[in-house]
Amino acid sequence: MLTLTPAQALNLWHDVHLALVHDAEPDLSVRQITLLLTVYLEAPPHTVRHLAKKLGVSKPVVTRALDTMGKLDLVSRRRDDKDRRNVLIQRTVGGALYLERLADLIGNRSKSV
Amino acid sequence: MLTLTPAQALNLWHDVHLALVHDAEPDLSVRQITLLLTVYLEAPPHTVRHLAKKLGVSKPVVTRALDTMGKLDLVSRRRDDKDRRNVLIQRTVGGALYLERLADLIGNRSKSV
DNA sequence: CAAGAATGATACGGACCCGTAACGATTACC
DNA sequence: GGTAATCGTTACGGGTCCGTATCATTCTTG
Repeated sequence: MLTLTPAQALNLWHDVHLALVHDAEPDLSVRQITLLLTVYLEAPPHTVRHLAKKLGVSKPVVTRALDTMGKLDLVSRRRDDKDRRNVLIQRTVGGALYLERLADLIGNRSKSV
Repeated sequence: MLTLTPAQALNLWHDVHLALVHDAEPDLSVRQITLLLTVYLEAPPHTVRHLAKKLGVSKPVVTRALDTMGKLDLVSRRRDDKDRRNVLIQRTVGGALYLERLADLIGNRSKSV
């Protein structure tokens, strides 16, 4: 079990966010990064409706986030063949790499707090 | 020294961000939260130019972030009396409370990863 | 097979954010 | 004292995001 003091927590948050601002990639919004992590950490299948409910946001928010993150090759979409109303959100190589780098960033910064 | 495995890091990031999406307050951008933490964690004085340089962004970005976060009572501005071209960015009670809650959130979520 | 429900996408008006360029106010310099 | 440099702000055109309402497509149900 991890124990982070308030000062450690804020320092970690600051250092990682500063690194995110510094790097060249476009910043993701809080909703976008939450969506991305949900898709990669929780078991599929992921649909628009399911993700909207989990995050407590409207469906257009999810659709737009998928549009944006699709352009960045962080996630992809596919029609569900069993129920063609559904759209299945899938992981991509780009998304996996993005999160791998994020995890490294957090891990490295956490060592210095 | 803290050691966070990649999986722990991503789970922590996910859980905290999900809680931020769920709560009612407006989400801050990556640049805004970085600015806020810089003002609260680093020693004053903080000027627009100094903050812009530290974050690697343009001055209007800082001005706009201060406008937005000022309305939310997270930071305040004051003219520097010694050099009236400067604007000093100051902490507020609202900002301190916001970061206190954020630190709690991170600390609590980190216990479960 | 027809009517209704469910799903994701789109239209819309409004708000915010971006970077560049310009601006007014203040200070430093010669 | 007058010119140049510095500081923060504002103007601008363009882009993204928001929530609500609506839409086309697909499935379910009777």
